[in-house]
Amino acid sequence: MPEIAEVETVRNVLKKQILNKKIVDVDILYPKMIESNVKDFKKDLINKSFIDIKRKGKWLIFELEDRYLLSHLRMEGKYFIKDKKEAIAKHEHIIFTFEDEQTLRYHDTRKFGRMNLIKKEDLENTQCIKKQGLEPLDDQLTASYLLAKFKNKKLPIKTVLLDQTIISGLGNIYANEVLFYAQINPLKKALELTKEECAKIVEGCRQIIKQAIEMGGTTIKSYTSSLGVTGRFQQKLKVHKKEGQKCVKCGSLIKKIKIGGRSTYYCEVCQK
DNA sequence: AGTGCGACCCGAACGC
DNA sequence: TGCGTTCGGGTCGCAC
Repeated sequence: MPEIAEVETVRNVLKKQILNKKIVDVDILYPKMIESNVKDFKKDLINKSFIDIKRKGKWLIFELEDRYLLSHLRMEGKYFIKDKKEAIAKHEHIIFTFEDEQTLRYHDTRKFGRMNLIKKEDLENTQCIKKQGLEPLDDQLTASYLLAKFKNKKLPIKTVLLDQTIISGLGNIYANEVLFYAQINPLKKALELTKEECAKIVEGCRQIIKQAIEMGGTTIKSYTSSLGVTGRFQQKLKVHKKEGQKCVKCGSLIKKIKIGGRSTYYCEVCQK
């Protein structure tokens, strides 16, 4: 399940592979994942090339000469580079062919990922990009910012950390880890957090996301980024998927509960 | 406006 | 073994 660190890893790997090569064909095997007009999608990409790859939260932003291709991997989306001659594998839904006979293939077992091709000038007005909050590593992400955002949020802090309009890019894994770092109970209402606790969350986001990006992300279940790069951050996880195991701090057993329908892992002794 | 929840998907895990 | 059922997870859209 790719979160910000995985998306950043995919971005870095793909940048080395596909920039400035002319796209000569686009195969759309699962049209439903294209949010923009499907016919225009192919027409507008052919004879263009990706000149840069950016990222906003969990959205990958492929820059072309006159458009942006927005791509969200959701839980299981992956990109692979393969030779044009290789047979189409199961779950490959979109295939971009370059003039050098290499292909970029979007693979997604659950078909949850989405792509959207937009005009360059529309980027800031496109809903999915516009509403993203601050990145975990943004200097503007401060305790005061969080305190203000949490002011009238009665929901559990765990749920609020997943709200992309506040912090952009945190998913379930890192939300669990950040709350353990900050020693905050995931069920605590966001509006009850003190400024000190908000400061801990900011610190936790920075530490954890920075380290996760350095380590190439977290490989959980089926997720590996493109080209066989395997995230190693899972070795650093302290609570996520650790139910029944001993807390690294106090030795009591990690609990698993549901908050807002999402699996939440925490130490009820350390996270009061 | 804030909140809660089903829908979208399909492979894995589970139950019998 | 084999079948049917349940679960999960990011985001959207609808209902309250």
